[in-house]
Amino acid sequence: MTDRYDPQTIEKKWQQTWEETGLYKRVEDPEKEKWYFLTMLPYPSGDLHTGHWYAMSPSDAGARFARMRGKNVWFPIGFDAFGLPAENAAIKHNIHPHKWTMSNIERMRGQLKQMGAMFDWEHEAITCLPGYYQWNQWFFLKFYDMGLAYREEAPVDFCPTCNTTLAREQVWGEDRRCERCGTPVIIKNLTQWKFRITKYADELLEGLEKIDWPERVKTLQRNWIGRSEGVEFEMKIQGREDLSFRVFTTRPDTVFGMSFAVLAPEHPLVAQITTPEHKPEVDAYVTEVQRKSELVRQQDAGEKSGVFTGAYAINPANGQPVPIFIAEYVLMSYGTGAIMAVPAHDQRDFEFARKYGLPTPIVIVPKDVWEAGDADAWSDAAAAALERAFEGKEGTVMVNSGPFTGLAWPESFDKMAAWLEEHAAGERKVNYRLRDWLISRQRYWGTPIPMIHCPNCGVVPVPYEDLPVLLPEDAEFKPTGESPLKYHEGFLHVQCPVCGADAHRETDTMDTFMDSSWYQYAYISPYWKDGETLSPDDIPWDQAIGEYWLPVDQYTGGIEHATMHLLYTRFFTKVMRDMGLVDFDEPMLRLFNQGMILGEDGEKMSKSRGNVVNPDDYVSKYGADTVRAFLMFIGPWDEGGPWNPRAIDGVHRFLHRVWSLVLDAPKKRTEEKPTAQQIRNLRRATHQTLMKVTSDYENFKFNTMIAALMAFSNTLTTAKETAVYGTEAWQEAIETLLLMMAPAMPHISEELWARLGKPYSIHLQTWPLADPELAKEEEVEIAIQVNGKVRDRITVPIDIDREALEKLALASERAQKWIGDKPVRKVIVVPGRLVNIIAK
RNA sequence: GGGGCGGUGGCGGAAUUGGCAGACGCAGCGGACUUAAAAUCCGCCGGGCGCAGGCCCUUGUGGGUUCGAGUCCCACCCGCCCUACCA
Repeated sequence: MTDRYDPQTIEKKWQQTWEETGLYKRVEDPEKEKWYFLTMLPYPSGDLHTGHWYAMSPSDAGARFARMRGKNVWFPIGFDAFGLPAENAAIKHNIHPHKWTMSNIERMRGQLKQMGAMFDWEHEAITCLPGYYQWNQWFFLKFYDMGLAYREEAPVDFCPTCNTTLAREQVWGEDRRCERCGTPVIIKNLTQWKFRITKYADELLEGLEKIDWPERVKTLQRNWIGRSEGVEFEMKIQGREDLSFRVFTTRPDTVFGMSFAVLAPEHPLVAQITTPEHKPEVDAYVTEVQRKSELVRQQDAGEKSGVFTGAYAINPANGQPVPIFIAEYVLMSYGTGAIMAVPAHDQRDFEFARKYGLPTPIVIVPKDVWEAGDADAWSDAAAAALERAFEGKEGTVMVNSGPFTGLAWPESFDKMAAWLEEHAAGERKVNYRLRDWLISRQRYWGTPIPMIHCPNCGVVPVPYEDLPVLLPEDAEFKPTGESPLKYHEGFLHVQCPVCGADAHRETDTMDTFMDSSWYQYAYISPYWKDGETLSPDDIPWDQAIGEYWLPVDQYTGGIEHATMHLLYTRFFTKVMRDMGLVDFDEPMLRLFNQGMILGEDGEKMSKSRGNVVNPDDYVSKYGADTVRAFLMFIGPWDEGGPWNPRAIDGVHRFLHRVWSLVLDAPKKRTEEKPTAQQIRNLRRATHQTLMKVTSDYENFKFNTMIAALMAFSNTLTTAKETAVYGTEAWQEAIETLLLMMAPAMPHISEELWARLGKPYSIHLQTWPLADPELAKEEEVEIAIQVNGKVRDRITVPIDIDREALEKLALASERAQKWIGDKPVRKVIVVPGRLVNIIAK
């Protein structure tokens, strides 16, 4: 009897050895295929939680597998260290955000090391250090120089709890809550810094075709970008030759169905066109809408409201005047802030028309209705009887549309668009739902925006050579949550770099998504040029090393960043390409989204539910290998699933069994010699498992990979008590088992490898090659069906021909019993699977 | 309202993509070892009928295609996620 499996001892020992021997040291080896494997960097909240383990330990297995397959793998790590929790801790516990963050990192680094991952700690990056964030500022200035950073006053989302503005991507849910704290956001009119991400909207859309990302993420991004093609054209105001407004529509084919027009309440024309008798009503409505948006914005989406301005616009298609309304449902921020309303073919317009008694003329019908020639279907009576808008496009035909009547989609769109271009100052236009990225935050714990406000020169950028603009350490945190930068005299006062006048610094800091937008580049040379003078011609990392490793080959992380981080980093890379820093278009070639690990109750882990699982408890009880393997075994990695405190015992038992399988002598000694058949069977099991496990690792199907290893070790446990024990085939089986376990369970496999007297380290071994010939079965069991029901099973040689198989099947006594005297009409033979005899 | 994902034993989940449903594990039951328990090992383990050979039913529900459907098509029910006056 050897000693028992004791994970605590061996895990610690090997982690130390790996570190001492530099096993995961990054090397730029031009002979090997490089593989930049990246997992999303953690926020240093204080403790590594189960979600981190669930995201990172399978990633590590994937990275280790790639390495054993001969790739030169780099698997870096860092900390997303700016952000609000640090500042909240400062206010609450009177501890400086820097101190709080760094001690959390210290703690989490230790926990991460317990995971036994192949992280390259030599290139760790912490985003809150000046050596890191000076480059955020450098990028900001470059963006400013390129016209991609600008300042604008506009209504923006503001979280009253976090006391800061938010990007649109950070406002979540139908009730529009803050992504961080869940407080409903309010709208404020503020002057804020933005990045012109919309300039890249088309490219962000097209680039999705080129990358191997989950369809789900691509769809989310496509919808978020929200490209829509349409026509913008001019509407003249009746009796006011000097005034007009423009509308955007995706349905120019419905223009004859316009029965009114709507301006957003904030539309600049409202004041000018409103007639005196309607002014009180219009003013009241405008103030009401404004006030409403300053309060908590409720979802009063359903009920349409609006008021008549007293003015009329001319429908350019037919010269008819239509009343102009203002209504909340038309947004100033999309399109032109004005629409043509076609109630018969747009549900929102329809609801408005019914409420205010406006006509709903039908101008589009399905093709078959048109071909039936039943004009009653688009009569006034039919229009009056409509219950909802008909919004179909494909297979529709224009009716009641003057000379255009009878045109079918998509010709109807094209002809009307061309006509509007010619007669109504129209132009084909593409609109996007995507808005520019609001980057200003009214917080302390972030990268200072490197701008200066001068009474003479206006807004002036900090010169590159003056970077970084350091966050002052002696900040005073107010319980009101206001940024200490606003009151920090030393930080605030500065001389204008242009005219030398007394000026003051921008006190807003950057959105922390700025940090993670380029961290995969920062890892190459963390804190590059820290303490040196920067210039616009710099490259933010060691270019030679970057050329070797970039771009990221495999990225893993949660799907919650689909329209935030994952969109921003793609945008950043495209800008960096335009800056000449990189020569590719997409930052991450492959992406895998793991699912979410849930509490025992199947719900999201949360303190309030009390279902939080602390991984440290399990690591100290079972060891990291068990926790890793259990998380992989739980189910498909992209689906996540509930933690099961008892199922982990099963995985732990498996590791104990492997331990004893490899090290303990068989229970009974046999003197017999193994038969050739026994050897073949053993080798078959080995190579079959190897094929299965290899393809499972390749596809991140860790759950079935572990299952296959368990099945294999069960087979070996049985085989051990036979004469094959100790043979070459047995050695091959055991070694292959350990090699297959190595990426997922790195410690126990290393320990057993060493105890077998094999050279250090198992993680430097190449992945064994499966021999499909050895894996091949000699015999298969074939199901014999009569009329689709299994009635017998026979075992036949694998390479039996169809005729022979058919003959054997028909000869089956049990099958014959079911066939009886019914004539056999057909026999379907599926080699290696079944024979189906149809007798009726 | 729109979009996406999913529904398989008591539970987590398998199923070469149209070919023997339930791999692997958990829980449960029975047995061995033990004074006893834990640990470990062996056996059984979707439901129903039968002494048994065996038979029938079963992948949310209903229909369809097919020799054959968990898998494909249509309709519906349920759950989760995202999104929402985007013209």
